[in-house]
Amino acid sequence: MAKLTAKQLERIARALAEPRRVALLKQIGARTAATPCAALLEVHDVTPATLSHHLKELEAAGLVESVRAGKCMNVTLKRDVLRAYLDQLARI
Amino acid sequence: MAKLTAKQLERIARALAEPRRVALLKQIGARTAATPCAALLEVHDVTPATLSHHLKELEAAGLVESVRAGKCMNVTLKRDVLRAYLDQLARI
DNA sequence: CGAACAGTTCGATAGTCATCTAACTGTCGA
DNA sequence: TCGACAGTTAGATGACTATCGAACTGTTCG
Repeated sequence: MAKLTAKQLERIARALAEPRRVALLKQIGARTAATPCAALLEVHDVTPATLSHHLKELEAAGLVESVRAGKCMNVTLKRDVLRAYLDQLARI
Repeated sequence: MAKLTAKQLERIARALAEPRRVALLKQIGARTAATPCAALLEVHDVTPATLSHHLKELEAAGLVESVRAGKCMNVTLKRDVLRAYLDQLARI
């Protein structure tokens, strides 16, 4: 199971501090299948540049995983990491 | 039970994004009795001004409650709010 | 190859915020 | 009342970051 370092915990916390990223996570987690970037762009009113930035941030935190399929980028939620983070906070 | 608005959720997330505040929360939550400000100052290497700022932030988020007793300020963790926040995230 | 498309990277801008020092308020004991 | 102590407020500074437009990379298809 995911064991998180202090640095990772901090990174996750900062990632979740941005409402837009939480909204992205929600959409990504809403289905078990990977979510294509384009679907995220349709829902959220940001430029591709900004979306890319947020996804990079989420990925750096370990909260999502991105896989390229041809031109299309597909994103999946890493629930175990999110769970591990919540477990840490619950221990407070 | 605590039902959190979107604004509150955002506020809590931002409060938890700062490692120092999480450390403060941990110390405050470590005992059931209220924690005096002075005890926090001893542990964390910040000026009183900075500590005051962080506590205000935590209080605005609803994560702690402060009660003045004479010269001394005592802080307690509001576990139900933290729990409600974690429940929200777990629902992702 | 060349054009169209999906996403990324760069550089700039603006807003937020952690931190400090210094000055302030309020409380208690002498 | 006066001074010491606990914490707060104000203002400044520096760091970080969300956002954008523009230029770029890589992929597919004609």
